[in-house]
Amino acid sequence: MSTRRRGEELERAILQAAAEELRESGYAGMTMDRVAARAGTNKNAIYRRWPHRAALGIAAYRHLSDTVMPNPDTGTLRGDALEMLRQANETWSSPHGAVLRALLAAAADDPALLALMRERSGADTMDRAWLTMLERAVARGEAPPTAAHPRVATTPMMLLRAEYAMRGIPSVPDEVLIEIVDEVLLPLVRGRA
Amino acid sequence: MSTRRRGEELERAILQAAAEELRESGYAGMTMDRVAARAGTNKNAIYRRWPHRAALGIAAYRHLSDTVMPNPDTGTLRGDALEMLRQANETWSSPHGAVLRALLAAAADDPALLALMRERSGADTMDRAWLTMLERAVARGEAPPTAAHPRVATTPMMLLRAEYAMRGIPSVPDEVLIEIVDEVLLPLVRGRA
DNA sequence: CCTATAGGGTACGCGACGTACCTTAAAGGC
DNA sequence: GCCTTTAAGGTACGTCGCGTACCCTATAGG
Repeated sequence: MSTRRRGEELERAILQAAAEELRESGYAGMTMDRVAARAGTNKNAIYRRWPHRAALGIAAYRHLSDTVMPNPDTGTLRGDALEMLRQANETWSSPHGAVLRALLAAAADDPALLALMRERSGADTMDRAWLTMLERAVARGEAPPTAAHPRVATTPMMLLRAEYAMRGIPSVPDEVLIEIVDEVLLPLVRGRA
Repeated sequence: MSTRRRGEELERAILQAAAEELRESGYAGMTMDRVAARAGTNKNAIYRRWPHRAALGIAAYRHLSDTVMPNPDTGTLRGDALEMLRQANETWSSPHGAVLRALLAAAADDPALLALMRERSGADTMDRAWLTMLERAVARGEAPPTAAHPRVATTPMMLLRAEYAMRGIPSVPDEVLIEIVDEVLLPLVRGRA
């Protein structure tokens, strides 16, 4: 019997357990004791690997979602942008999103953790997707060349995130998404001519 | 001696104490026991008035800052907007801002608290200030009439807030503010013609 | 085979929230 | 001017969860 797990194997078991706790109880409910119990080990093994709960939470998050990056190509900038926002809205309002938002809040005062989050949550990849989307629009002649600017690319998602922060709640109505596109993104692109 | 304080008076003493704790130790350091001790009372009196720490924190926050709303009038939209952003940046990066951000994080999962926050932090007033700023620009003929749109008015501040969330930390370089104005707000206003 | 390393078990210190219960002062009607 | 109701003071406690300390035991790898 026995076969005491070590190294890699144990580590995966812990992350797995943590991820399940995250899914079931959210970040607030993911206690170290419960993770240890669920992984069939003890807190020692955890603290030898991660310095505190937040670090474990973030590490475990990747086990939840392998964040598929959308890459819509509807033929118009408006269509693409709306699609991106809708996908993001869906993701963020899912249980996943709740976990992610809780983690973000927990990491808010630790730059190191924040950086980790950005990596794991695919924020950078997301930004690049928006940029290439804009470049396609430029190529189609739908937008002036100067429209493919990083600041422009990140604006819609930032507005969406700010919207979450405003409302308590994790689902933004579709009208808001449309408004972000029609009242901000498109005029903005147009105005950069 | 005695003169046991009651009602109003005691309430103010508690809020005062809580505000001082907030200023000195931040929200994380504002414990119920310490507030009670500092106010020269006990937790009973506190819990009879606020259901939990977060509520007290939010209530106390107003004692910290009577949030003076800036209302720059530099003669140009660009100047006004930059001034607004700079003021906001300064506020948010002050110790005040740290408290405010901590409170926001703590209230993130409770819509009722969030609503309270919005009130107390003057967010709505801020939005109105931006809108009237835009209206002045319209009146000067500096912007098309459709530029004075709520979504436009809230965009710069939302971008600033998102910037805080991104970076860990509480001071955004001036270049970013300039970029928000030059690369987003002004083109956006122009593009709405 | 034997030793260094890492996992298992367990207990504990500590801080902080929120609650329970009783005592005591103050307000306000009669 | 008493007396009841209400609210404050005092204090102790239950609970939870993080992080740490210790000591025992299996296993890897020389």
